[in-house]
Amino acid sequence: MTKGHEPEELADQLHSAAIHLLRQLRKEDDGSGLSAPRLSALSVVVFGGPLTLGELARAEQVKPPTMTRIVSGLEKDGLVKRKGDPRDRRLTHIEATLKGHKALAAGRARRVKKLASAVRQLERKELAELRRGVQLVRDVVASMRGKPA
Amino acid sequence: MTKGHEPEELADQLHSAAIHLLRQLRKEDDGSGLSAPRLSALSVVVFGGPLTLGELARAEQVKPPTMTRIVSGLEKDGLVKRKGDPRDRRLTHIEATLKGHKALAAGRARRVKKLASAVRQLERKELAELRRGVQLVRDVVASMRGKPA
DNA sequence: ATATATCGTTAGCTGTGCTAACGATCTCCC
DNA sequence: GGGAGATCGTTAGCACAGCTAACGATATAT
Repeated sequence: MTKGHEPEELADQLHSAAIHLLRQLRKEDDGSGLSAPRLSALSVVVFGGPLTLGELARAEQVKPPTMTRIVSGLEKDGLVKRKGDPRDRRLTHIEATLKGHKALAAGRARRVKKLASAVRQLERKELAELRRGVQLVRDVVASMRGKPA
Repeated sequence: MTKGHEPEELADQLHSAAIHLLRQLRKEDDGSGLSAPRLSALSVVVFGGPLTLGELARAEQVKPPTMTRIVSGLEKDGLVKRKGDPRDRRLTHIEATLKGHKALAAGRARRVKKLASAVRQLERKELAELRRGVQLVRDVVASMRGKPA
């Protein structure tokens, strides 16, 4: 509260905005079986090509056991496939199925639809400002990733 | 991802940024017992004065059973107190304890610390741009809240 | 050949979210 | 007054996401 322009205050507002944004978006998931983490992981697999479970876990900033279950869920729904590596049989490569590609498009559309429709209300200038803001958030998140703890 | 400047694309990036931001921040919660939802709810109680469980659930965009458990967790830690209403004994008023006020300050600080330190790296101009972006995100989220579904 | 490291999984915990069903209470209306 | 129905919070039970610890299988290095 206070004056509203210190970095802490800004950080706090960003934090709060992120929480409420995702809570709102979660409601679009009804019955689709594509929660935010699954959607996010599937997106990485679709666009990032086949990659191992460990790589996927790191990309998603999650521990391997968590990713195991996310992948299992996606596989149960036929959206990704596990493939063994003949050269190093400890590895499991994850790749998206055709159904996965389609589901990603649909799931994204569903989840992002409401958000996009709200975004579309903005003026041209606001859109540019928001775009810049999102980029800065991405930078900020990236700059946190490297830090010790 | 095509040209990267359509509203859908922006919405998608915002979505993704929010997910990764919160995942990163969650790591600051270790052992504190103050997860994002608890912190958020406590914040509403502290700044919004005493309010009923239902009001709190609505404020946090969550169903009553969910809020019951969030409040129970906070109460177990002595951060809030349930108080019956003598005039309508179905109601439960939730109010923050002194410990709750202190914990909010500390928990916020902990959770926001890393974020704020990253934010503080930004140039003056970037800071202003981010502030504007966050405000737009808040507007966007607010504009989604009213919508039917 | 043996020791060590790496990878993914399993098991088990906590926490968040939901719906359905309930008991208690209040309100409305006869 | 007294019963019908609405409202509030809780309980029970489900699915999912996150973690650590411990393991088995495999690869690598000595």
